[in-house]
Amino acid sequence: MVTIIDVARAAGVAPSTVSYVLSGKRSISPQTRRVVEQSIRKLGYHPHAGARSLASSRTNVLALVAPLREDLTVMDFVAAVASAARDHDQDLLLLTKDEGPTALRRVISSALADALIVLDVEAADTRLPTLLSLGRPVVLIGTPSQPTGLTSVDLDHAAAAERCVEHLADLGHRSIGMVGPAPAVYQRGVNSAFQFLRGLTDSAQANGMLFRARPCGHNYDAVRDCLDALLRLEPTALVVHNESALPIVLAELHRRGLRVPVDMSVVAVCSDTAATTGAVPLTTVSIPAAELGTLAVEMVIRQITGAMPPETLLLPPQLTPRASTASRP
Amino acid sequence: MVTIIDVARAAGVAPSTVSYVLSGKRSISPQTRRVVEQSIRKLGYHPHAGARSLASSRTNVLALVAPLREDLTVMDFVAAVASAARDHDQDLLLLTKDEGPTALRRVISSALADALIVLDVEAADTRLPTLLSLGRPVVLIGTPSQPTGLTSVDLDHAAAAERCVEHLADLGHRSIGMVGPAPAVYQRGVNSAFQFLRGLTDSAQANGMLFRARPCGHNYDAVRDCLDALLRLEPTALVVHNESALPIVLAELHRRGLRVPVDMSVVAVCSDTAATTGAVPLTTVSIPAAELGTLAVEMVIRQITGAMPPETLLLPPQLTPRASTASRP
DNA sequence: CTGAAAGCGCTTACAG
DNA sequence: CTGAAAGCGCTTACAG
Repeated sequence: MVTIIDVARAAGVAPSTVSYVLSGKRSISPQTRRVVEQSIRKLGYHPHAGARSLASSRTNVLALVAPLREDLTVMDFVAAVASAARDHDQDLLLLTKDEGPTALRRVISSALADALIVLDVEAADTRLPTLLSLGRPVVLIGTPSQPTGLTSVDLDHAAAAERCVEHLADLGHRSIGMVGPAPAVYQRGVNSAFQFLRGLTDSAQANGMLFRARPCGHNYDAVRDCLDALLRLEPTALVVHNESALPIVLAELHRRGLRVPVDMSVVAVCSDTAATTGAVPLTTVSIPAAELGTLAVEMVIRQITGAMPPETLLLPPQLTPRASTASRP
Repeated sequence: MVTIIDVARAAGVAPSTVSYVLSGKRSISPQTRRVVEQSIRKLGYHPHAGARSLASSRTNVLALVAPLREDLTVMDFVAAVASAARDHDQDLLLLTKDEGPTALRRVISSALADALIVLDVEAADTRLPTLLSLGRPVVLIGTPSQPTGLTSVDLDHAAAAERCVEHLADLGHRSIGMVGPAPAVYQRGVNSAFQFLRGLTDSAQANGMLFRARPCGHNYDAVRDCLDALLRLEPTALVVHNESALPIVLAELHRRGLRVPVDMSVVAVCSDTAATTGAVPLTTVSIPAAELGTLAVEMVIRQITGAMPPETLLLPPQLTPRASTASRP
């Protein structure tokens, strides 16, 4: 293995000088810098991460705690965080959600990572107390129920729901149905689900609309039952807050002879990919996974480099009108 | 931070004894073990990963190089590798495919990880020479074109294709079409795509069947064009080797009034989740992501703990008949 | 069965 | 602008 001593010898300087060239923590004469950098390149030197972390108590590793289920949105988040981490010269340690609080403590206590980014935070997340007690930089993607003393970023789900209703109200719709997340999502206490539902309920009421919502599993039978229930109100528009069920919903509407958007307008909350994949491009409020992931990394790094007070950042929703919504039939 | 010295002091033993209790590398008297383990628990001691790696030249970290695109199968692989890694007390560093060969070298040279697991290996993958030159444990998930001197695991895609054809032949089908992966997949030189196509072509021919294959993007227009082309041969069965296009294909068949399986049998290569999500449960050859991920971790760990000659492992395909295939109409 | 000590490869005050 | 040296927290021969 090539060490800093090898580089120093090759460059005719002290090891500490090589270290300072690498870290930029003190000024180096141009010549010295040149010859050191040359040696580094020639020898293919890479500082030993463990030695560095031991000496500096910094790992330059971020730990991402992700729920590894089959879900395109999760993938989007992971990709966004990975790419943002790299932009900040950080490596990424991947933990799964089911490893629980112990794993979080272990990773921090054993100095495997400097900070944590936690996806899929639930209303009364059992990991919250642990996270707080770590006294380390943490950013949550998602919103816990009450202020926790931890920094978090999320889409403003209530506002997202409002935007959906406003859009449909503008088009003259008076009765709307909502295909919600799976029952399990509500049971897990995913706050965004409640906030979205609340936002939808409130603004439907404010707009004097008929409104009914149903949770919906992502398999055919669940979708059929859900639509059976919703269609009883004879809605002219559907808000789908369930990306996995989305293709099934569209297929089932089709099967029932309901044309989108002629007979039924559809607004979906999903990734842009899912929105533009089917026969009819969908009007959506998209989940800004890339933006949220990038933000999370930036906030956690700001915490690493200097203490920051905890803050909660809610991104305003963006509704993109596409072909799946039209004026009330 | 709690160090091994704190634990040793609390337990009234030497630091080395604590180390040996932890590693099990020499026999310890039951009393000593007990008191040390108590101190460890009481103090909440976690060995410093960097110090450990520096002293032992082992990190207990595996690096996973994954293509972070929106793809459920990729998610399955990542989840499987993460879970298997944890079962072997290894942590997981996540690298993205687009970081290229330099990142691989960096991660190994800087002792951030002991070994690499590489997903989505292509026929003439530019990372192969780097990977080989690392002289470190590496397991590829996927198959490079020619023996590379590296260990790899994959589904036997040619055999998978054969199984599809046999199944359809048994049902009396004489003309089949294949909805292939996106053109980009062939352009990237993903070997499994070629092997599957070759397997399908060969065994269709061997069975005296009419056969036509088309690559297919995963958006509505691409699927429509693809089906237009395929249906000209009046196939009675379709093999879909494109999980992302699958829901669109099914929707489009429906739109054309082709009932599955009455008018058209469908065999898909996809995850079991995707198979059982729609109105008609699909006959599939499933991609054994969990099994491949677990195997990859086991093989790489066997390489870490003792030199292993490179080997190539191809898992036999498993066809699960469901409701989407029936006898020729 | 256990301890004392060298050494892993860095960073960073300290000194000039 | 640069160097010599202590120290980070472990593991592992060496010794008994």
